[in-house]
Amino acid sequence: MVREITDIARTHLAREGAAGLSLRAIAREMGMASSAIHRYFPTKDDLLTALIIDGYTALGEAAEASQRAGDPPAERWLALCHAVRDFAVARPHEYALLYGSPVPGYQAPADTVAPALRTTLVCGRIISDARPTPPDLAPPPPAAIGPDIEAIRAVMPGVSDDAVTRAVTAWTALFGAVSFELFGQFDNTITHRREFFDHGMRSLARYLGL
Amino acid sequence: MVREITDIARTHLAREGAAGLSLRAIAREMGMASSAIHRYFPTKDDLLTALIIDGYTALGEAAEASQRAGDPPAERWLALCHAVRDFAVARPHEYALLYGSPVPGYQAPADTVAPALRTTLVCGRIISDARPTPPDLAPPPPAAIGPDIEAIRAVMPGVSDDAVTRAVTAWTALFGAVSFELFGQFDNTITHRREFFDHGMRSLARYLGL
DNA sequence: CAGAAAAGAGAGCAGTGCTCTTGACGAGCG
DNA sequence: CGCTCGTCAAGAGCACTGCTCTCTTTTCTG
Repeated sequence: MVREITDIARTHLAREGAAGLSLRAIAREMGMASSAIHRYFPTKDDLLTALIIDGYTALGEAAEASQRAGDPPAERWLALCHAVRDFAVARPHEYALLYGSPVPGYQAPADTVAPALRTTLVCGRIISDARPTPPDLAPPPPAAIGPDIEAIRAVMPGVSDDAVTRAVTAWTALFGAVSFELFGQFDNTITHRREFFDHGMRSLARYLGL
Repeated sequence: MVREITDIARTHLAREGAAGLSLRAIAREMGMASSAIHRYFPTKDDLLTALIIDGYTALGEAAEASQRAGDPPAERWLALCHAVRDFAVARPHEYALLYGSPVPGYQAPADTVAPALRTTLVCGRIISDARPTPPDLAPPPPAAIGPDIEAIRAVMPGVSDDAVTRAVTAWTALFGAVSFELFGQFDNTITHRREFFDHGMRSLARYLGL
C-alpha cells in the first residue's frame, strides 16, 4: 500500500516535479478518498521524506554499481561521476529533490542522512584506496578547519589533510556541474554536455592526484 | 506600485521561501483586493521573474563591487568567491531561486539571461586578465567540445582551451560549494563553513593557475 | 462468534492562483 | 459642456490544495 503510493508519487514527481505533487491526485489515481491517504502518510512531508530516502538509496546503489574493484582510482572516480550524472539526467526531478533547493517548510529528518551518506562513501573509498599525494603546492589548511577535516577523514581513512580538502572541493564540483546542467545554467552555452562533463571530471581527477 | 509589490514579495521570500510566496498575502499586506494585484503581475511566474532578475542583478553588483583593479588574480578570484557566498548566506532563499532547482512549471524567460551573465563576466575578466598557463598535464579537450569552448571564450578572450575548461570546472565548484552549504549537505559535517570554503577556493585558485 | 482495531468515506475548513464581471474615476475629444 | 473610453480596483466565483473530524465499513483476533 505504502509502496503503491510512493510508486504513483514517483511517476507524478517525474512528470511534474516536486511542487506538482498532490496527495489528492495520488488518492484519485488509486480510487481512494483523499482523506484515506493520510493514514499512510500523515503529511505531505512524510511522503517527501520517503521519496528522498528512496532517491538517495537508488543513487547510492548506482554509485556502488559503477565501481569495479580492480580499476585504477582515476577510472573509478570517473565512473562514479558518470553514475551520478546519469542518475540526474534520467530522473531530474528526483535529483532536484535530493540536491536542489530544499522544499520550503520541509525539514529533512535524521532518517535521510544515512542513505545520503552512501554515495559519499563510494567517493571516500576511492580516495582512501588511492591515498593520493597531490603533486603541487597547495596552501596548508588553516587550523580552524582541522576538526572538520578530521570528521571527514572518517569516510576516507588514511588520507592526508590536503587530499581530504581537495576531495571535498572536487565533490562539490561534481554536484555543481550536474546541478548547473540540470537547472539550466548551461543553456545556450554548452551543447555537448556529456563530453564537457567527462572532460571536467578527468581534469578534477588530476587535481585530486589520482 | 510594481516596486512596492516586489519589495513586499522579497520580504516574504526572505521569510518563507519561494513556495511560501502568495499573491493574495501580498495584496492583503497592501490593503488591496487579491484580484487587483494581477493587473501588475498577471501571473505568479511574472512576479518570480521579476524577483529573479533583481536577484541576478544584486548578485552581479556584489560580484563587481568585490573587484579591485590592481589586485592580483588569485585575490580577485577569492574576493569573487566570497562575494557569491556572502550573498547566498545573507539571502538564502533568493540564492535558491537563482541557482537551486527551478520552480516547477516555471520557464525562465530570455530576460533573465543577461543579468545572470553579469556575475559570470566578472569571473571571465579575472581569468582573461591573468591568462593563466596552468602548471601541469591536463588531458587535451576532446574535439567535440571545441565549439563549446569557443563560445565560452567569448567571456574570457585570449585564454587557452585548457584554462577555459578549468575555469568552468572551478566555476561549478564554487556554486557547488555554496549550494551544498546552503542546502544542508554540510550539516553535521562541516562546522567552520567560511574557513573551509575559503580554503577550498584558494585551492581552486591554484588549480586555475592563478 | 463477538468485540476490538484498523481502514476507508465524506463533509468541511482555510488557503491558493486565476478569471470574469462590475463599478468608480479621470483624460481626451466632438 | 457632455460623452466616450481606457485605467484601476473590487467582489464573487471556480477549481484546486493539505489537513481534520466524524462516521461507517471491513478485517483481524481472542
